[in-house]
Amino acid sequence: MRLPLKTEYACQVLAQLASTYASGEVRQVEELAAAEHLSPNYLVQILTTLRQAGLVISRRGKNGGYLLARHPEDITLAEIAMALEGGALIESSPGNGGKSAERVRHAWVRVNEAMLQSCGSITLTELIPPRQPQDGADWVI
Amino acid sequence: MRLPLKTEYACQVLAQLASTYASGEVRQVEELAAAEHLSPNYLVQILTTLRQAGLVISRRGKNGGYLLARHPEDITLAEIAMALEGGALIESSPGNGGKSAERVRHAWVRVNEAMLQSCGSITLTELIPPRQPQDGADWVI
DNA sequence: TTTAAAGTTGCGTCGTTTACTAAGGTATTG
DNA sequence: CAATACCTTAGTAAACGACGCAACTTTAAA
Repeated sequence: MRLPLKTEYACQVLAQLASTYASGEVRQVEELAAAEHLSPNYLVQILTTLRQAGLVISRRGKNGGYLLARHPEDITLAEIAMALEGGALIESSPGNGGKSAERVRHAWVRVNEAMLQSCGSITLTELIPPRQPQDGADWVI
Repeated sequence: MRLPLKTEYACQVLAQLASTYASGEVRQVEELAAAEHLSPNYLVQILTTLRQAGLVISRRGKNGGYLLARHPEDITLAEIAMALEGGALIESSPGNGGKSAERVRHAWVRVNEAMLQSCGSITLTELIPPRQPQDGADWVI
């Protein structure tokens, strides 16, 4: 089971937004894309999904951009993954009518619940990147 | 993240084998496939993988078939899933070099470990289908 | 009020993976 | 040696994922 790239990217960009949450300033797509090595056009689609899920807020027009909708401590991996993929984290198939199908299905539903719990205990604050040493500053002698 | 059908089928066929583990008798592909509504040719591929992983034992030739390699209590969902998909249950991508990529990756590795633990606590005995009321017997008056 | 920066939306496409079929090969038994 | 049942590999069609592009809307600033 590969973790979808989209979900991973979503975590990355949310980590970026979390790192500047305190300032209250918006971040623009171009800058976010550059920081996380993503295509701006693709990142927009991810941000749209996150906005519809209520995890980020957007401002349109000139000087627009994105910012986190809540405190980083209140956003978990579970919420992020559920926003990107609908329904469940681990989704088992409709079932093929086999004699053991129903039992197997139920077992994986339990696994999904366990996973929801563990993903629900990891928050965005744990993903905030270490502060860069004066990123764009030219203090060099 | 959809659970691969292959993994689900593997659980189903192993549940079948578990239900007759006590008898020590082998089960043939045709019968197993019929019980779980699968294509025999496809099921063989799954069983081959399970054999290579040491979860089932096969006997070739006439009166051949498959049987569980260990007691059902000693086979977990974690082993089954790991046998089908290599490496990890939740596999995150190589990383794209973004500023938060490494941290995000590490978080999902932790999720994978938690999931391994929960999958490791569900054994085949929980998947054994309820005993059929005299399946093929014609005791009717 | 004009203009340009920025988000919004939907479609298209290309490559990979998945699920499955088919056919020929190999081992075991009577 | 013939029948039976497992073994292996190649091939394929459909679905999915990961984007790219282009036209549209909103809004701040000049």
